[in-house]
Amino acid sequence: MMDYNKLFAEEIAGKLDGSMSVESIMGLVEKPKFEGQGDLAFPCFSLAKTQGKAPHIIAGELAERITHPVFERVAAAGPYVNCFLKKSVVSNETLETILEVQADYGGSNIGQGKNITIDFSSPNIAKPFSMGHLRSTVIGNSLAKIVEKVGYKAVGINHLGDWGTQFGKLIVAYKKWGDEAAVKENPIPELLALYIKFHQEAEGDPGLEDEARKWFWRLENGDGEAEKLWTWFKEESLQEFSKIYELLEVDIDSYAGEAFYNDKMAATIELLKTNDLLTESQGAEVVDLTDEGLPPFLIRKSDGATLYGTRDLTAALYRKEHYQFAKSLYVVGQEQTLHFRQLKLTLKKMGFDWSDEMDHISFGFILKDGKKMSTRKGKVVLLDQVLKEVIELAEKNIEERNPALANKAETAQMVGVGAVIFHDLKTERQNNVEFSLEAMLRFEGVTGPYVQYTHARACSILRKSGMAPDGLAPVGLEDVHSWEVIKDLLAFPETIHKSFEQSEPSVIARFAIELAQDFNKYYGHVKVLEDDKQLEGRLALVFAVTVVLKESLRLLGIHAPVEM
RNA sequence: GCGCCCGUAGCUCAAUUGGAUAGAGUACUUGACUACGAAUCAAGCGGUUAGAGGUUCGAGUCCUCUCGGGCGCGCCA
Repeated sequence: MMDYNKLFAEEIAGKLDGSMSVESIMGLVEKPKFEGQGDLAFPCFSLAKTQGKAPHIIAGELAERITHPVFERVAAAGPYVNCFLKKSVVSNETLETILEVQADYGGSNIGQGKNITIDFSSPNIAKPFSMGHLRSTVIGNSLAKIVEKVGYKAVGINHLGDWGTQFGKLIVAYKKWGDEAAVKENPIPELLALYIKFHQEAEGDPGLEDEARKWFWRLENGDGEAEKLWTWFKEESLQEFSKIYELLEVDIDSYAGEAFYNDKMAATIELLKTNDLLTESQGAEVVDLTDEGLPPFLIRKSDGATLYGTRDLTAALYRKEHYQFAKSLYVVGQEQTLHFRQLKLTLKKMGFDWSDEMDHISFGFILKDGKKMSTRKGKVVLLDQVLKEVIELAEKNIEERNPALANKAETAQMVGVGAVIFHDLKTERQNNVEFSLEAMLRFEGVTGPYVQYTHARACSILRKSGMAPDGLAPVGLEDVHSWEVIKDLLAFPETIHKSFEQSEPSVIARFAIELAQDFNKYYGHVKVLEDDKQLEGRLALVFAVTVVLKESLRLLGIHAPVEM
């Protein structure tokens, strides 16, 4: 398919006697902001300096000289050269391409099959799956699909929080106040209650913290009782988590969590030593980073026990060796920004330049009453409750609107889960979001169900038409409403590229909304199933919309039911 | 105290990364189902982009300061 941006840039470059490259012009070409200003625009400000003329004069001269069969007309508007594409030609080319490649539309092979590891989800054992973990999970899951769309192989790694002093705390709490039957009956809530109680009690009794450290030390040194409890807590937790992953349909390639690196950390510490990077500080062993203006990176506690930094360091080395990643993404909350800077710098100091390819994909907090939620204080919202509620609402809606639907339960799940995922992915990762159940239960406006509904409606038209989508041929649509849709479809490949470059699923979410909005406008203004000469062309457009909406949702990790 | 992030319509968010007249959704007020699915569409209302300076052809976007919010800062992850 033709790249119209490039074509426009080439035409401009041809009139500039090589004073600007096609690439640099392409970087300046933009989409006009307002209606009636055409489809592509080139601002002439940067030429004003080199040519010594006013931008609007340059624009006028350029506009006059550019002609091309695919351009309806080229006109200057102030300092801009605006280009109007020939709608019938462009709509034909766009639709032909989508009809031909279908779900592959928008893909590329810039990854050339190389690996990208994605560290995501990573819930903590013995703690509930919170809304915060949901963010990491859905962002990571979507990034995995986006990365594959551009030709990489995604390796999803669930870096389980299954090690650390918290287990010392949990063991102490369990031994003091725990009840085996109660934990078996209701594992996560019971363990959470113990964890919270520990922190409450520890406020008045600092000795508890020492006890917890001691128990973690024992765990690290192979104490039988400690290991037995740890294994038990872990198994119970994983069972709970797997239910959520199943519901969200999240694919994870590796569950190598923190504990996985227990027997590999000694080598890391040796490596640090041979590089002469370890220094002693207040009884602990650290990597000094003061020359970089950062606080020291803690490798070993004064009691000899390791820290999560030690494990992350080891994990990075393991992943590089094991997966030969081209990039390594960490979908982790922004409160760990410092930690990842330290981690990367330490690797760099060790001589591993590939640390440049490690990216901390940070994201904002889910706030409750303007504050970060804290497991320790019991301030968490549990994901499974939210999912349950939103699926029930979807079911209710279906019952009211489409009672004859065949697979109501499945569809309700797709819609409910879709609403939750979309709500999370529609805004930029970095934004903090105030938790709002009400917002997640909304199915109108900028929501997942809105996109799904649009898709279902389009599918319904295709069904009623009785025509096979494969045999459709475009007819050169050029009305204003279809044109808006065509331009959206045309923008899909660059949208995917942008979301990949920025590791930003919200770019695709907003694209899906815009396409859905423009299609709904089209739907409201144009009767598709009118038996005239353009029927087949309109159906081709409708079909292309279903393809691209479905693919957009897929990249976000959301299903597109044909009926709902 | 030091460092990082943020402040746009009543609310939730955009703004082609420095470009034309700051746009959507929601809420509110109207209109459209004997209509290809009303989870929709159409129209109206809503703004000194927290505030003050500065940089230049041009600033919501960049630099400085002030105010307000969030998060980090060695034995938690």
